[in-house]
Parts: sequence; structure tokens; C-alpha cells
Amino acid sequence: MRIGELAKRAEMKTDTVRYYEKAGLLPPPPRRHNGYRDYGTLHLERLAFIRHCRALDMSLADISRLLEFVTHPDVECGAIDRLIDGQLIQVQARIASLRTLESQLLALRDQCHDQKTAGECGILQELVAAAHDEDCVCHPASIGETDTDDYASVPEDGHD
Amino acid sequence: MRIGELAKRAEMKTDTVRYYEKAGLLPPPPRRHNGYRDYGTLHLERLAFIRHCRALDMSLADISRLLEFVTHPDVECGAIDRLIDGQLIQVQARIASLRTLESQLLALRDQCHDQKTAGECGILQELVAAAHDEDCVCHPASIGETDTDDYASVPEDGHD
DNA sequence: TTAGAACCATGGAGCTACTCCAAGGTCAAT
DNA sequence: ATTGACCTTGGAGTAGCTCCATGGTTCTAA
Repeated sequence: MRIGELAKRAEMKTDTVRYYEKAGLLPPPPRRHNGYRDYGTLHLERLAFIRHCRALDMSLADISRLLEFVTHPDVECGAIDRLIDGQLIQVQARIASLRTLESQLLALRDQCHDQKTAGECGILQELVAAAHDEDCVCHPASIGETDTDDYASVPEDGHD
Repeated sequence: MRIGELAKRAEMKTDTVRYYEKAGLLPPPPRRHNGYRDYGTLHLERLAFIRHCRALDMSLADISRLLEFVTHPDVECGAIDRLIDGQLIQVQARIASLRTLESQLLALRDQCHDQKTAGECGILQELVAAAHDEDCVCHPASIGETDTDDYASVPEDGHD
């Protein structure tokens, strides 16, 4: 089949199919006399696999690694487990941070008391005020790995 | 103050500060005789605001809109509320989809039964099989928020 | 027979929100 | 005079596509 039909069946754009080929995730298919790509069901399988993994939010690099295993079923599979575990940890961390975010936004929305001008808007006031709060989301309290400790301790003289 | 100190106080890179200027979020400061940018506390305020909003996962475009309100406190503020609401909806949708993802990954991880080769790996088998499942994450049945409509509407013509 | 629509090809630019780098200018201290 | 730490600019790179221009091909209908 040609790229259009393949893309339709895999539910993605032809551009995306070509992109996956260029990125090394989809093997280059044979060409017809006119240069058109000619795909078979194996390509569709592979695309479905890629699509499913993308839906699981995996990076193309990770998917590429998984595809290695698909094409080499005889190698040791421990890395697959670790890959999924890593993915899971990422997703869970993201959920946690989004939940924090959600409560921040909910609190923010509660500041709206139907004022009519931006100057009186509780949300805006809250945003401006919160920007200086040491304990707020934008100041990494325990996450910090690099010791950037003297950021906030710069004195207030702009001399030169 | 020069860009280095400003960046340090705002806890971001000098590159990011310059980027924000180029993106129109931070007004260009005056220059010294040698061409160095010369910032004041207003710039720091603004950067703190931007940083806080970024931590709330807002896009630069949204932040830009908010900054309009900050600098024009006399305009009607209903759009602020809508902006925050939109952000909240986005975040909640993302949380929901990540939770689905999490359970998928957990189920996937449970497929690992300490096989030694990729060919026997339950995770991989599951991934390959699930790719064809009409009800799985990668087929936007009801999850689709703003899906490109004619993709999913090619349901049963995919026969071989 | 021929016009048009619907495909296909390629290369390159654009998107977000930065981050990094190279080449060069400036300034204070040694 | 020479470090070294700053600063400047422009440009490239990241992920994962998406879109576009330009041109070739194939099929169908008038």
C-alpha cells in the first residue's frame, strides 16, 4: 500500500510516517517504479506499536529501544522492565506535580470576586504577590540538586 | 544591575532573560555606555511574575496576556478568570489522562514474569497485542479533546 | 484528449521554551 | 600585560511533529 493508506490505517499523518522513517523507527520500505513508497502489513504493525507506545507517553528514543527487542526476541529482557519502571516513575512524578498545580490554580480561581478591572482582580493580585513567596511552586525547596544557595541572598545594591 | 545579577536573583539563566526580552515578555532595559543591559527592580518583579506563572505551567502566550493586565490595571478583568479556568481544565485533563496512563503502565509491569528473553517478555507481548486494541489509549474513542476529526472517523474501512 | 483532482516526492521552515556555543568586546585585578 | 569573569550578538540544537513550496504521477470525467 502507499503511504496515504498506511497513514490512514495507522491513524496518523503521512508526514509523521515519513518522520518516523527518517528518525529510524520505521524501516525504509521498497519503492515502486515511480519512487512511491510501498508498504506491507509489517509496517502497519510497527506503526501501531509506535502509536501505542506514544500514547503511553514514551519518547521516541525509548520506543526505538523497545523496537530493538521486538526485532531481536532472543536477547535478555530485563531492560524492558526497567524501561517501563522508569516510565512509570516519570508519569507518577508528573501526576504529583500536576496535582499541586491544580490546587494552586483552584486557589487562584477562588480569588476572583467579579471585580470589573484588572487592578482589583484578586487573581492578578495573588499572582503578583505569590511570585515573591519563598514557599511557592516556583521556588524549588527540596528539589534543588545544584547548590545555588546564594541566589536569594544577593543584597539590594545595583552598583557598578 | 547587569543581566547576570538579575538572572541570579530571578533564579534563571541569562539566556532565558534575553529570550524573554526577545519574546516580548520583558521590556528592553536601557543600556550602559558599553552596551550592557541595565536592569531595575521592576524588571526583577516582572521576571518573578513570569517565573511563577511558568511554574503554574502557563504558556508564554498566556503569561504575555496576563502581563497586559498587570500593566493596564484599568481594563475589564473577566479574561483573567477565563484564562485561569482554561489552564485549570487543561491541567485536570492532563491529570486524568496521566492516571489512565499510570494504570496502563502498572498493568504492563505486572506482565513481567522474569523471563530471560525479549521473545517471552510479557510486557512486550502485551504492547504488541495492545497496539491493535480498539479500546486502548492510542485510539481516541472518548478521550479525544480536540482531535483532528477525520482521523478517528475512518473506522471499518481498514480491511486487508 | 485533456483538464483537474488527488495522490506522491523532497527539502526546508516553523512551532515551544528554552539551552548552548562561538566569536568577540569590556572591565577589574594582578 | 594578561588573566578571568563578565557582557554582546547571532545561530544552532533539543522533541516530535506539522506545514509548505515545488514538482512529478496517476486516475477519472468531460
